Amino acid sequence: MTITQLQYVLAVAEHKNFTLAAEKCFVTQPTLSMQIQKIEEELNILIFDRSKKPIQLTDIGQKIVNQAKNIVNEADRIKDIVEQQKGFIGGEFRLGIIPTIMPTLLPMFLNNFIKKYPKVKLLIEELNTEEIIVKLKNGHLDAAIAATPLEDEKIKEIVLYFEPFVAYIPEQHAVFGKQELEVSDLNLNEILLLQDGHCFRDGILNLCKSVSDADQSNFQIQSGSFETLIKLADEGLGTTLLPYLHTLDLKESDKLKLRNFKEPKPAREVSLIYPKSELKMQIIDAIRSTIAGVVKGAIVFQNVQIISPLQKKA
Amino acid sequence: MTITQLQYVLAVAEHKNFTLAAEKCFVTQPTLSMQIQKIEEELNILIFDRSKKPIQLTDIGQKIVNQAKNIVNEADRIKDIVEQQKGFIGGEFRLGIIPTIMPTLLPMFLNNFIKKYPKVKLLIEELNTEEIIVKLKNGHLDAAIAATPLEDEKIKEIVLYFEPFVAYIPEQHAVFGKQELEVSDLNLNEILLLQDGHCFRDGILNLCKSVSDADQSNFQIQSGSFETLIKLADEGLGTTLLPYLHTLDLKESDKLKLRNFKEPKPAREVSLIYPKSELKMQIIDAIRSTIAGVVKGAIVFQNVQIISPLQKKA
DNA sequence: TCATGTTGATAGTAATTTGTGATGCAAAAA
DNA sequence: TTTTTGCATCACAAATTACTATCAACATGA
Repeated sequence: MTITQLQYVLAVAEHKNFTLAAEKCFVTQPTLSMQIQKIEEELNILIFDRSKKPIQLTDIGQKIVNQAKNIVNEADRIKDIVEQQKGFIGGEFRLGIIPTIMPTLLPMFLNNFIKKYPKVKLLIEELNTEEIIVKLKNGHLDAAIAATPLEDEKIKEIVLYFEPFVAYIPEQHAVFGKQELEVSDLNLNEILLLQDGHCFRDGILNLCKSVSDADQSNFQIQSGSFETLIKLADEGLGTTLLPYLHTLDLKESDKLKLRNFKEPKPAREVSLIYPKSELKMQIIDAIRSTIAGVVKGAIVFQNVQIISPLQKKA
Repeated sequence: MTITQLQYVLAVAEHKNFTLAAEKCFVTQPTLSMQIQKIEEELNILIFDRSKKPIQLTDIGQKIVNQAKNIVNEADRIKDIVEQQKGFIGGEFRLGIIPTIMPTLLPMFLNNFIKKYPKVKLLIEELNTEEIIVKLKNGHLDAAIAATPLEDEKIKEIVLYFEPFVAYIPEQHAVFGKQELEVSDLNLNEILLLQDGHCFRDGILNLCKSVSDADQSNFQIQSGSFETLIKLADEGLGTTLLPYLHTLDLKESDKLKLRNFKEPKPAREVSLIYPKSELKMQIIDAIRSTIAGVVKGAIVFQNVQIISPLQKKA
């Protein structure tokens, strides 16, 4: 016996009509017929007298319906209890975010979060990965969002999503005509990258190194924001790479210059990280679930190849 | 959210141990782990704090558990309501049974039925099919058990089970050596049959007629009970056919003389029949479900060929 | 500090359940 | 009578649930 079946019984009891009840339950009429037959069989009784028009409850059916109302109401109350409790999750919570994730992810989830958990005071800091690790360990942060894996003994990671890299190719560039790029189409020397210390840049460096051991000493430009990189690329100073979520905000005219990589696409793994002590675990989980809900639609899970921020040490 | 999931939550809350709780629920531990993760995800909260040893309820988990107890208890009460109501099903009920079904089916289900429905006074009559049809129509019977299909406008049929025929071959007989019989191995002239009017006999006649149009006028013996037929067969007077359920009660020494037919086995369809007016439908359904429960183990559904009592008119 | 035992999580797969669209069939309505 | 309404049934698809095998984290005692 399932709660769903009881809801179906209540719907038929209310509408005295299977077809109409099925609509109200957002299923088809055969589904309702079969589920109600199933519960009747399990209980070994007839709940409805189908020989009457319109359909009638049997004597025992009426008693079942009364009890079913109880059960369904009590079940619904579980959700109320949870909602009420969520309002009670509160206190300060310090969350670090790396710069290349901050501008795209934060606006997507912040609104949802503060609506669901009004008692939590989120203190958000933009920090690079090294700073985050230090602050997590000394307790100045409760959790953070960063590219992973980090493989740090003291820190736990929950993967939030995988974000592919998309190439931004100015119109005058040689590979602009290609619809899909290979990793080998990239030439390290002409890629515009963010300033050192941003883990995203570390990832890119590895991406290229793995293809050709090009001259690393000769970067033409380094900048602090993707917007600058895009403008520089448009000026003919090279190409650049953007994380997928960032490309969603581009102007339509700029979107034409985006090129996807063939699968497995290079991608970064973005995780929620926190000390193993697991303080404020309820809030951490609240953040995780809120982001999961928001990102689900934006990121399609694809065949990706993770660019690890770790490899910079190699 | 399902009732099962809530039961799993209660089990873990009680035992503070997934493995043990899984045993108590008669499922494996991964099943429990996953179902509890699922409900936690659906509610977007953590019910258990797995970082503690032994496992602890979270604050909200405790509230969920309290409410889950309500729901599960209320759900269990549905079964009580049904049981109580069954005790209230009462009154007289006249049930006709044809002679070839009476001795085997009745002892199997009568005990179960009177235990479940103590308020019903069953009045059982052994009658042949024609008598049953008349009495159903004139209201002297509420329902009956007979071989079907009858194809009578005024009478409804619910199939209870299909019962194969088994041949009883005395040791000295020619086909005794065969392990499985073809229908064509039967010789109408040497088969011992019940006296005319028993629908079972009608079925047998058709079974043979369909193979060879043997001389119908020359039956050597007709008797009122299978026991007599068996004894006569053992005396070398011929072979006979027994309905499957009847063969279960034979002595081991006699069981050695049974021979199954190859599939599709000849069989009869046994149904619960009642007037279309559907009076006392609750009791009719109670009988149906009781017999279904009892017969399930005894009759394996096989590839069968139905011998219809109708064909006697052909 | 190193095997070892517990205990919960995960992955991959099998079994079961639930749902669907097409169709049947009986009773009511036109 | 014909048409319409309304539930049941069938065959198949999708989703769910459970299982086996295995892993990882942690605790325990040598």
